[in-house]
Amino acid sequence: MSKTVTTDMQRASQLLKLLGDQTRLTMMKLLQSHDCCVCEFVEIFKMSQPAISQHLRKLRDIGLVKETRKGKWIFYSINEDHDDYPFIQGILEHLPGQDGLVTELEAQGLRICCE
Amino acid sequence: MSKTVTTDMQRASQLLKLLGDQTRLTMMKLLQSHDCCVCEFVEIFKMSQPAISQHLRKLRDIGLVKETRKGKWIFYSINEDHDDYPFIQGILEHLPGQDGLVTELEAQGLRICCE
DNA sequence: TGCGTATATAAGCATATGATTATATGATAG
DNA sequence: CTATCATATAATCATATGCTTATATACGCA
Repeated sequence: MSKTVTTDMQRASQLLKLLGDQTRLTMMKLLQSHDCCVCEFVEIFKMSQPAISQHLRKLRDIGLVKETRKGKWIFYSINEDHDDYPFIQGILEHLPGQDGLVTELEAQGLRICCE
Repeated sequence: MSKTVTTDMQRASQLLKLLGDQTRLTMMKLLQSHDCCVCEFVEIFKMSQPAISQHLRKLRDIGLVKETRKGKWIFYSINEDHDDYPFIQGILEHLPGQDGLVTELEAQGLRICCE
């Protein structure tokens, strides 16, 4: 068993473990079509702000998402430059679209929009 | 958010969590090319027999693998009839082959072969 | 400058996970 | 029929995970 193969498997299982949480998985799927800020996620997942922050941190620590400040908000987006992005994308493609979550947010007038 | 979408995401994250363990992920990749019995896994992963059994149980409980008795041994194989097999397969395709593990086992004369 | 809002971090806690050891089951070979 | 080998399950334990509450940071704006 070569060292790099071990490393690759370790890396892959680490990525899969990150995606093996419904909140984070849904976040990633959502981010494929819409950048979102923290407070939007709080609304969407009906979860406390620190809980959301902590999920985002895990995704960010491993480089799957990146953050961009826009005015008062910090928007998160998918880091398509990640070495394993094709792998991630392959997984996300199999999942049902989560755009309904954003639509719902807009209907409530809670979508953050800053240009 | 429709109920089925939620269910699908829940199911997907559950599968990914299962694969988000290096031992189980490697088992699945291995099983794609070789059926293996419990004692082989014990050798390959240098792990206790109960530990291996428990990993296999998780994979079996969710239907990803199935077991077949052959003589004294119980061989595990991938359940290609699983509803989510295409999803799983898509993931495994991105991973480096683990055949070296079986080759190594054969070199040690530990490969179980029963016809 | 200082206040309010958005986000991050820290600490604590309950539950989940993965390993170990000990023991049970179950099929096979004598 | 019994002893043995392969595997499964149970009990236990240490660590990991994900949430909560409390607090810190950092930017935007009056």
